[in-house]
Amino acid sequence: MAKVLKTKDKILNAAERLFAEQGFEHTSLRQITGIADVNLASVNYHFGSKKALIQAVMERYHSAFMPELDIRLVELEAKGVTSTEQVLNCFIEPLLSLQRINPNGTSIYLSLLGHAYSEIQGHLRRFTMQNFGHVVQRFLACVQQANPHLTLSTLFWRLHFTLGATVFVQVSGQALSEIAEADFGEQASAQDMIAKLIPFLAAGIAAPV
Amino acid sequence: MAKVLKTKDKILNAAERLFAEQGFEHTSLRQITGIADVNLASVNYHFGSKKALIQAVMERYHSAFMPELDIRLVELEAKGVTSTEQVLNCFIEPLLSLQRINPNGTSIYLSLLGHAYSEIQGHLRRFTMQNFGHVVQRFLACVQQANPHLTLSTLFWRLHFTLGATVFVQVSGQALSEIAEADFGEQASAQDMIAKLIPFLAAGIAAPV
DNA sequence: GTCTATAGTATGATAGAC
DNA sequence: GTCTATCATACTATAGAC
Repeated sequence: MAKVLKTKDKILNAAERLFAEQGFEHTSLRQITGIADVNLASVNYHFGSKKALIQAVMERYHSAFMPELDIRLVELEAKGVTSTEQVLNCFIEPLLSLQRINPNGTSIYLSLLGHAYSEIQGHLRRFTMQNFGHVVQRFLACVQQANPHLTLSTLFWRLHFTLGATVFVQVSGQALSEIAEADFGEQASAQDMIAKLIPFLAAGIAAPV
Repeated sequence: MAKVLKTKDKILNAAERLFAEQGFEHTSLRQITGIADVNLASVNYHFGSKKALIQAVMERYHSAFMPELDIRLVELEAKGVTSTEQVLNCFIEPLLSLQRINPNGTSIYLSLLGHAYSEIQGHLRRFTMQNFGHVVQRFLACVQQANPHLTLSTLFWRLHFTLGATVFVQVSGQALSEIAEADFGEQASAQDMIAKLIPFLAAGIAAPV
């Protein structure tokens, strides 16, 4: 039975795809409603404004991802953290579970995160930190437990390098995947990408200063 | 003696700053000419179009950076590459020398690179590869010499993680620097940032698969 | 809830006087 | 080379009929 989507969901689906591909500012309501096949005015009817739509899109992913991640970090904390890779592995399942929202959910979410940081979307950073700041803190604590030789400042920067490497590859992902496919005959699924990333990131985070 | 800048240079200086801070699409000609204190029409008179202005801004940095990097890579190739860190060190001086163009030259250039990748600026990627593809190739060859245990495909991805970590931190740099300063009382100059990056990146690139 | 029509604003680009 | 004035186009948002 083919599910008939409500207007609100059609808008969300179209918006998350376009936001991930093009960024927030660079995606117009006309594009979104065009692809969603709904009327232009319906975005404002259902969400109030473009800014509110952006937050609704992020919210749907955040609220699926963050609690899942938190559960795994709490478990890990309880049994004791011994390696950086252990911490990063906590991300795998929560990230892959986003494919239940959308077949490209994983890479959409990471792209959205990238755009949220690099565009002038201060409100998004604040929004994230207010709602899920405690998960970020727990993550930081775990990494520090795995790397007692590193100062908090060094960790802070390395975790942002980590975020950067991850989201950049997603944001510029289409172009990169095309090159990779042409040069190495490789398909790069979200799962493959994560598998490639983790050894790189774990080694980088734990590197001697 | 205070140098009086020509209109063309005033435009370039204002444009590179705004492009680095906000991205290309998100910066208007009115902003640029407002800050440069020149007439709106002068951009089109001197450069022809906004697209041509973008390329002129990139060109000024590319042509200062790429040949410098190439010289160092050629030297290194000649005496034989033994470590990843050696290769990355080749970037330091060329990057820092960009501060002769502009006191913030290093971080402006890296930000521009980030925006060039993540915005839909296909023409910029092509432009770069056409003019400086051989430098990129030489860099890849050096890294491979330092890491004979890695396949070309693995290297390809890790070098993009590297680029991502680097440009992301620059693009979202202002926000991060503010947080870092608040939390650790640290100033993060371009030179400091590079010093923090290199151990992270070298360990990540050379990590076991 | 959904539509049309349009207000109000910002953009890149250009014609033409000086 | 530099200016004013303006065109054509795109955008978000909203009022009001159905």
